[in-house]
Amino acid sequence: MPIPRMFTYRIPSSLSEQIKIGSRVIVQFGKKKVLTGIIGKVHSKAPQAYDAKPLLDVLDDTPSVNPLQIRFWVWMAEYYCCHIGEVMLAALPSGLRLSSESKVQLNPNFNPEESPYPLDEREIKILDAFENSSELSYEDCEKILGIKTIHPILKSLVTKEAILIFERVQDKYSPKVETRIRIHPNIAKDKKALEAVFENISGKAKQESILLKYLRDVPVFNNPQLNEKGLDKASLLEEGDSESSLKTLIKNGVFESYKQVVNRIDETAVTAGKIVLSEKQGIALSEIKNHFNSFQATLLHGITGSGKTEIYIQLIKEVLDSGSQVLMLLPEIALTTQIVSRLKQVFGGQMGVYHSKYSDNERVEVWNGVISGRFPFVVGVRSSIFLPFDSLGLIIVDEEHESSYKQFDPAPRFHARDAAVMLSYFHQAKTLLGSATPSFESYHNATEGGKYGLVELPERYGKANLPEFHLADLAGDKRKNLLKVDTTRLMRERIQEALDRQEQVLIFQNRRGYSPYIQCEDCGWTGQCIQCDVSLTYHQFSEELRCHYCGYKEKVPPACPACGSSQLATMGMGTERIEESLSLLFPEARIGRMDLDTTRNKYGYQKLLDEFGAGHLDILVGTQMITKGLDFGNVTVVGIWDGDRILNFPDFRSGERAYQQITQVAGRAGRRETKGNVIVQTRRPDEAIYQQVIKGDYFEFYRQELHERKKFYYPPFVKLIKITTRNSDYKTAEKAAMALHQYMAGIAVKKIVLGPEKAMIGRIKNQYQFESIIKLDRSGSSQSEFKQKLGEIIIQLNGKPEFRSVRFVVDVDPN
DNA sequence: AGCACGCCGACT
DNA sequence: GTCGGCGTGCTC
Repeated sequence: MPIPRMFTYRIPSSLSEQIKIGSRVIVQFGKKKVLTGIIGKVHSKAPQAYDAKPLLDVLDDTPSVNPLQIRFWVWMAEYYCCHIGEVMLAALPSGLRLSSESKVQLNPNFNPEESPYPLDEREIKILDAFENSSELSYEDCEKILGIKTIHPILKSLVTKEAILIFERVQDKYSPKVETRIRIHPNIAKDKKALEAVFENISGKAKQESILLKYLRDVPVFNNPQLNEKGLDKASLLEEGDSESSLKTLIKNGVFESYKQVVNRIDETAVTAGKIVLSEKQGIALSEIKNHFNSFQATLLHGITGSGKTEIYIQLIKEVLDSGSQVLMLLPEIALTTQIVSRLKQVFGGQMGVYHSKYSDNERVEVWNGVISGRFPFVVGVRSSIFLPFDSLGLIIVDEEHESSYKQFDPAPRFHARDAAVMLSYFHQAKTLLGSATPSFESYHNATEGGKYGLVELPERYGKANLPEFHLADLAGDKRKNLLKVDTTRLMRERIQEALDRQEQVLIFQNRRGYSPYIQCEDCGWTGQCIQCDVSLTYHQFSEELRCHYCGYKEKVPPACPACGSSQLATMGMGTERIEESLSLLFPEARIGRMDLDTTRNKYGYQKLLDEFGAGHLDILVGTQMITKGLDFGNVTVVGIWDGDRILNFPDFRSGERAYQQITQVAGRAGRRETKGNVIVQTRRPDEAIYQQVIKGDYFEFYRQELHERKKFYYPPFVKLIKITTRNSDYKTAEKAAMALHQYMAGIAVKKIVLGPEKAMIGRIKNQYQFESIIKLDRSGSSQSEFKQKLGEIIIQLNGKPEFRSVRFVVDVDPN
């Protein structure tokens, strides 16, 4: 529960033996709720103000959470200004949390004929429902009556002694069970019996086909032992054979079925992939190890294609051999597919994978695998820093500059890279940060800051060449009338050349949908979201206008709702529209699109990648998803549709982000022998940042940008905290934000308080929002003092009647 | 967060 | 008079 404090429970003497810090327990919380808790502390001070309730039960023999983790949670709650309950919620896979759901059952002593209480129609309806099932959930009762508020009715039934309400606690984790099919042992051993079976079913084509398929996969004749394990039912039936014909075979004693618990995570054997490091990589590796002697963290700055992965693998091997655990963080699942399969070849079954598209049960298996020692090595996304490691030796944060390491919503709003550095400190372990375009914070820490070691890897690995950059001038082409469906001549020519050579093309545009908005050409009307202050994005595919902030959608109006004109024009380019434009320009090319809309389901992403990798697509249009980790040798042209869009973000980090993003996308080109081409379409080809990206001079870019950061007090020179004040009433939100500002100004710590200002998007989901930015001195003590005071102020403000419903969202180190 | 409780408007 | 919506306070 997102509650500020820990709660004290009494330990019944019957359970006292089993109490260990980190064990899961079942407790009563509130009048009827039953929840899972984690023991955070054991003490003997009886609370004065209330009578502690007893623990109901202890769930774990060995704790699910270790003391280091609890220490880590406490640190995170303090540093990121949130409640420890919120950290716990993020940390524990929900499969480890028990749920209690209130259920209703018939009172066994109840006799409708003798009952002194009259029952109304609804009550009778509920009681009738017990004819079919012995227990009902609240939800069931809601459905039966078709109303939402069923509690008064149930309460009345309880007082009339007709029903009982009880709690059922259920462990959510369930192991995966597979149904397997094998030929009945009596027949398998006996050739004649099997022949007889064939005679019996001759003419019954469906049954015959199943039996033949089984014998094809499991040659029982040559090797009767093979029959023992049988065949997984799902794969036996996957070629369209029906379940009922199999059932008949089982009924007639030809097959038998049995159940088996299987691992969700496949365990492939270790194929000893030998890693040979180049001379440069070898030097980098020994530098890293040297730095680890004096620094807790080291930054590996290696350009795309310089072979960081091989260095990681070598290092991971060494740490695992020394008996310690290793965690490797990747920014997104997107990246994991290619790197993970690479790592799997080397580490096989001792490697666990953890990411957001895993189901709860799969997560629990990884969690337990870490505790049991089955997975000494885990690769995962940011949430894997919460896994129950007890002796980490190394944490690797790949692509450490990636903004997806920062959790934005809900709390805890932590940065996985920074948290990883802290976690490895708790474990007395080392952290390796890797990136082609390091974040300013990390680079600063590794240079002037003197906190991290720094290892540079400035050359591409093997024969791979650096791509060649070209700026395509959108404005110039427009003047000379060279634009065709918003494409510059240079872009068209390069794409055509690649297609002629049977090579592949990637096009990047950081905007999904068809076009960012539609506008009436007569009166200037644009579609706005009814709940947020943003314009609606036009999605051609579904003929809808959608809000990317709250998910609101509506059908495209046939005419302008304001003036009735039919001249509605689509403005700007999204991935959908680019896909369409390209198919007009290159009608013979096979074009794919990769964005949130085409990769929603679990395998959508993988399917597109496989298709592209197999060469079934010539051009792939996509959002940021395509910028990360894709390594396809046949891609020789990378187009950045609108370079200015990346640059124009109103934020102190826009330059850094643009440099990173363009470099990252460009890195997808020419990963093998062929030289790649990168075309950036822009209206401002003179912009300095383009020149710096082209030269690949990260240091020069860093130096100039850093100068600006220093001048205007931005990270890495100060710590930022952003506070968003949110309320459904504009005036209240504004007043609360002002009040907060006043209070914060009164805190006696060296800082600058900016704002409050109306947020860039002033309203989301009908909540008005204001933002304040605090720039804090970097020293640790003043930081924690400020955060503590801030917490008190927020509690105080929420205590005032007029601000009771105001939400204050604190974001430490915002992106 | 999630739930019970209490207040109040709308409708029978 | 009651149903059902919505705001508030509390959870060891």
